[in-house]
Amino acid sequence: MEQIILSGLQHFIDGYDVQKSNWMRYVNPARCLAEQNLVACQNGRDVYFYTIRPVEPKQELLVWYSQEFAQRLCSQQGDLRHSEFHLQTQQLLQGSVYDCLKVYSYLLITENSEKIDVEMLERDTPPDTPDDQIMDFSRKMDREEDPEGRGVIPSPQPDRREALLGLNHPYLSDHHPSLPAPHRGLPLHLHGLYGHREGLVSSYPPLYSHSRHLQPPYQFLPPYGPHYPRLVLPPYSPPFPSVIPSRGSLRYSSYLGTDGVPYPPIAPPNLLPVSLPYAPSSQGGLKELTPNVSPPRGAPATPELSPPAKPDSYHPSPEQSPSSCEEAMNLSLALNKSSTAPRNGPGHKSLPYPLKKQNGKIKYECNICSKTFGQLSNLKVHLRVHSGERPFQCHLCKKSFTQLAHLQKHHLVHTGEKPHECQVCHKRFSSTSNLKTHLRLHSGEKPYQCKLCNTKFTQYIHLKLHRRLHSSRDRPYRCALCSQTFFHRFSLFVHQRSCCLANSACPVNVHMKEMVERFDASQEADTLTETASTSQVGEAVEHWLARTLEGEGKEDQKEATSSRAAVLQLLDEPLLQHLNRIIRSLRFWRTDLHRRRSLRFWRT
DNA sequence: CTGGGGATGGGGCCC
DNA sequence: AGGGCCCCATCCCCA
Repeated sequence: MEQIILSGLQHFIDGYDVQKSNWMRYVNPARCLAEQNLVACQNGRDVYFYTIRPVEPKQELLVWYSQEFAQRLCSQQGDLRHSEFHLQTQQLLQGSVYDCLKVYSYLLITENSEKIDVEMLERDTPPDTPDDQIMDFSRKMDREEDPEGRGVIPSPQPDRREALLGLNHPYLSDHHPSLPAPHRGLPLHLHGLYGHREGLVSSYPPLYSHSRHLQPPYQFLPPYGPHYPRLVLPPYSPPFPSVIPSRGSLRYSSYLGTDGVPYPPIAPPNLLPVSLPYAPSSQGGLKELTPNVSPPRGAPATPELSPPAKPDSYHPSPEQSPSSCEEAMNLSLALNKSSTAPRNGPGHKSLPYPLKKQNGKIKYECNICSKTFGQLSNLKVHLRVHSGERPFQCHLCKKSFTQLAHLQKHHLVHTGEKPHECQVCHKRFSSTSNLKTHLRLHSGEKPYQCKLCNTKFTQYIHLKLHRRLHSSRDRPYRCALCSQTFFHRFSLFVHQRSCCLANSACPVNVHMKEMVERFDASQEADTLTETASTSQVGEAVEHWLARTLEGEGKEDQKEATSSRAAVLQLLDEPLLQHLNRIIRSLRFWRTDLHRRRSLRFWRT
C-alpha cells in the first residue's frame, strides 16, 4: 500500500499493490445486504472489518456498502480536487471491485482528515479555553441536525450495489435532491457506514448525543448476560471503546487465577467475563481466504495506520484457547487499543462525550444523562449504565455486574466471608457500608429525621417508609386559598390566620407554614379531638413545642425555655388570641434564631 | 410499622 | 486506562 499526502486528505490506500496491501484487498462488496458477512467500521484512521457470521473456507469476504456511504462518497467529490479522485470515480463507475474498495478507503481517510486532532486538543487546551472552542462532535451533530428535526434522515433505497458501482446510480451527483445536506462533511464515525432502512445505524456517538436521545443506546446494544446469548454483531459500527468490553474483563479470568487474589480457590474457575454478543466466527474465516496475509487478531484493515500489534497484551495464552466469541472480543480490544495508542498526525481520535470545564478542570460529560466526571474512566464505567453492559458475571449464580469490584463484593455472598467486623460487638459484615449502618446502633446516631413528626431513623429507607404513613393518611381539611390540606380542623384554622394570607414568599411565613404543618402531623395534634377546647389545643401546642425543642443544643435550650414560658402564659386565653400569640412568639423566636444562625429546630 | 441487616448500584478518588 | 477501595444510596427481606 502506499500512502500519499494530498491537499485536503491524509492517506490513500492502494489495494492494487499486492506487495504492500494486506488482506483488505480481498474484501469485496456484497450484492445485497443479506449477502454480507463482514461489517466495516472506522476507528480513527483505521478501518476494521468484523465478521458478522461464520465465514466458511473458500467463502468470499463480502461487505455491504450502504446508500448513505455512497452519498457521502458523492459529497466528498467537491472536496477532492486532486485528479486522483476523478480517476478513481471513473474506475468506480466501471464496477471494479477493488476500485470500489479503493475509493472506500480513500474516502474514509479523507473524511477523517477533516477532523481536528481532538486528543491533542484535549491534551493541550489551556484551562481557560472556552468550552465552545473545544471540539465536540456530539455538539456538532446537534448543530447539523436535520433542520426538520428528524432523528434519521430518510432516503430512498435502490439496489445498493448499483448505486455504488455506478450503473444508473443517482447518488454520484452532488445535486441529487435526496442527498441529506446535514450529513455532508460529518466525520464518518458519526454516521456509521450503513443506512437506516434495516435498522442499521451507527452506534457511534450520535446515539449518545442529546440530539438522538429518542434512540436510546440499549435498543441497539442489548445488555450482555443470559438473556442475550451470543447475538450476531449487528451490522453497524461498534460503539465507542468504552462500550466495547474492556481488557479488564479479559484479564479477569487470569486475574482470578493468579495468586494474591482475595478469593478462595473455589471462585476462580467460576468467575469469568460474561459472554459477549458478538458473532462466533467459525474456524477459518480470514485465514483460509488469505493465508499469506492474515492479519494479527484484531488488526485493522489499515495496518500502516495502526500501531504494531502487541500479541502479549491481549492474546490469550495457548491454554486459554480463545473461543470464537473471544476472537471477536479481541478484535474489539485491538480496536480499543488502537484508538488510544499514540500516533502521528491529526484526526485519529474522536470524542464520544462532550468536554466541559468546571472550576478550570476538564469534566467529561455523559451524552445521555449529562452527568459529568472528573476522570474519563469514571465516565466510561458510568456509560455501562446506559449501554446495559455488564461485563463481570458470576458463574456461580450468573449474576452480572458493571464493575469488577461489584462482582468481587458479590462473591462474598457465595463464600460467606464477612471481612468487616464491628469493634464494639464483634459482629461481622460483608460490606463496609453495612458495618457503618450497624455502628449507628452503638453510637445512637439517627441521621434521618421526619420533618413532620421528628421521628429519627438510622437508615434513610426507614424514613422513606415512615413518610408514606404521613402521605397516605387523608387530610380532609383543605385551605381554599392555597389548597394545602390538614389532618385537623384547628390546623387549617391556624394556617389561614397566620401564614396563608400573608406574603408566602417571606421566609418567616414559609417556616410558619412548616410549623403549622408539623404540628398538624404531630402526635399531640392527633390526640386532640376536632372539638377540642382552646386550652386543650394550647396545651397540645405547648407540649409539642416542648418536645420538639428537646434534643436541641444547649444554646437553643435558653430560647426553648423562654418560648415555653411564653406559650404557658397564653394557655388561659381564647383560642384565636392564644394561637396568634403563640405564633407571634414562635415567629419572633424563629427570627431571632435566624439572626443567630442557629436554626436547627426550624429545619427539622 | 419499625428496625436491623444483606445485597447491590454507582460515583469519587487514588494509584 | 484500569484496578482497587471507599462511600452513599437503595432495595429487599425478615424479625
